[in-house]
Amino acid sequence: MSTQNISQHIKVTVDAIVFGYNQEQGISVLLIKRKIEPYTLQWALPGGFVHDEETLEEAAERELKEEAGISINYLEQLFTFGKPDRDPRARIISVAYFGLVKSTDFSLFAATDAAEAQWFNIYELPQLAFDHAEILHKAIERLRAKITYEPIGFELLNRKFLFSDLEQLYMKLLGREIDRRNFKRKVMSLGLVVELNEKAPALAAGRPGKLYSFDKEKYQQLKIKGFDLDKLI
Amino acid sequence: MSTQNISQHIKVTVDAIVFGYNQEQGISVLLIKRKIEPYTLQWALPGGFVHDEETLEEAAERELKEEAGISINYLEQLFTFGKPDRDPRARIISVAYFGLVKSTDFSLFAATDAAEAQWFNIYELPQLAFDHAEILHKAIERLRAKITYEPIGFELLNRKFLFSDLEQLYMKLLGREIDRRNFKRKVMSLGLVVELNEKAPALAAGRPGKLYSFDKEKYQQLKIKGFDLDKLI
DNA sequence: CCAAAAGTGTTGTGCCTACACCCATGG
DNA sequence: CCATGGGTGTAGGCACAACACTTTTGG
Repeated sequence: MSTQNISQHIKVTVDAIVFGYNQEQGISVLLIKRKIEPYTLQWALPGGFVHDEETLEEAAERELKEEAGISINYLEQLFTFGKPDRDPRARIISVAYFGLVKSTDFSLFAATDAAEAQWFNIYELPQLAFDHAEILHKAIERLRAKITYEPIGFELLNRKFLFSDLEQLYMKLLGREIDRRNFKRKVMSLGLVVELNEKAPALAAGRPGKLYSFDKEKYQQLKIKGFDLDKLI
Repeated sequence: MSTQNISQHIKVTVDAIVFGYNQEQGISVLLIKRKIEPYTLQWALPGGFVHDEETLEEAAERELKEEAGISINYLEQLFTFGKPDRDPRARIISVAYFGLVKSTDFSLFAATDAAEAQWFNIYELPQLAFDHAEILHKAIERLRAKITYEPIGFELLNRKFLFSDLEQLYMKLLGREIDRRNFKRKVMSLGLVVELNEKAPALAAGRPGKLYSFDKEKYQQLKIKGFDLDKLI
C-alpha cells in the first residue's frame, strides 16, 4: 500500500439481501421503504453506514435488526459495489451481504410495521433505489448457483418438511421441472436429510406425505470441511 | 439504508493479488516491500487508497502500475476485508482484487527496481504486513477452486505452450498427480485448446512436443455466456 | 544405445437420466 | 369413486478413472 495520508471522502455502507421462502409466496426478498432522502418512499435493500467499531458483518446484522426487526445468524459476503456515482449524495461504497431465513420467520416478521419492511417475490420486484436492482440481481445469481452445489434448504425450510417442499423450492429457484425420483435419490444419498417417523397432516386431497428433516450435525460437518459434492441438480 | 449523516472515520483501500506462473518458479504471487510506516520493510500485497473519482477496480489497476509497473487487463473482485483492527493506523477496509498474468510478463517486470517488488512462490512466502497473509490465503483457495471449473491456463501460460506445460501448471496448483491421457482428452474436448503445426525446440533430452495454443474466440464466447462445464479435473 | 519426455486407446464401472404405475387419503 | 398428491425401480448411455507401451529426440 502506498500510504501518504490521502484525504479521502468515501463512506462505507453495508446492504443485506435476505431471501426467505414459503409455500404461498415462493422465494422472496426482504425490502424496506425508505423514509429519508434520497429515493424517499422507494423500496430498497435494508442497510446503512458501518459504525467505526463494528465489523462489516456486524453492521449488516445490526441494520437488519433495526430496519426490519429480524435476526440472522449467518450472513455471507456477496460483493462490494463501488462505482463513484452509485449514490447521489457522495462517494459511498457498499459491501453487500447475503442471507437466508426459514419460512417460519415470516409470521414473526409480520408483527412489525408492515408499511416499512416487506417481502417481495423475486420475480415481482418493485423499482429499487440506488443500484439495488443490480445488487439484487447478483444475489439471485449467487443463490441460484449455490443451490446446485449446496443443500440450501436447511436455511429456507421449516425444521420438518415434506419432500415435496424441497422439490418445489428447487423447482421455483431453478425455474424448471426436476425429476422427483432422481432428485430424491440424490438428496438422500448425501445423508443430510433424514426421514422421520411422522406423517404430515393431510392439508388437501391426496396422500399425506412423510416428514423429513435435515441432519444438522452432518450438515455442519460437511460445511466445515468444505464438501465438494458433485452438482446436486 | 438508514441515512442520518453519520460522521464515519473509515478509509477504503484496494489490494491486488496477482498470480503468475513459469516453469522454474512455479506459481508465484507479486509482493512489494513497504517503504513507509507501518510495517516498514515488510512484504505486502500491492495496493493503496482508493481515489475519490475512480472505481475500485481502477484503483487496483492504478496501484499495480504505480507500485509494480505491471498492467493487468482483467481483475476479479475477491473479498472485502473489514475487521476494525486490521490496520493499526485507523479503521481501513480493503477490497481485494485478484488477477492472473502470463509468464512472459515476468521478464518485463524484472526491469523495474527489484528491491521493491518481487515474485514469491506461493509455497514459500515471507511474513506479510497487516492481514495480508489471510487475504492471500483466501486468494489461493479461490485460484485452486477456479482451476477446476475454468480453463485458467489462458492467462497464465505463454501464447504457445506444450501440453506438458498445462499439465504441470495444473499439477503444481492442485498439488497432486493427474493422468496425462485423461487430462488431455478432457481439455481437448472443450475445444478451447488447438494444436499448432509447429514443434517446440527440444530443450533437453526427450522427444520434443508439439505446440498448442488457446482459441481466444471460443474462450471469450464461453466466458461471456457463463459456461458451466463439468469439473475439469 | 540409453535416458528422457511426448504421444496415444481401450475397457470397466458407476452415475446420471429418462421414464410410468400404484398407494393413501379427503371430499 | 374420483381427484389429488406421495411414493417407488429399472434399464441404457455416457463420462470418468485406471491402466502401459511406443516414438522421437539428445547425449
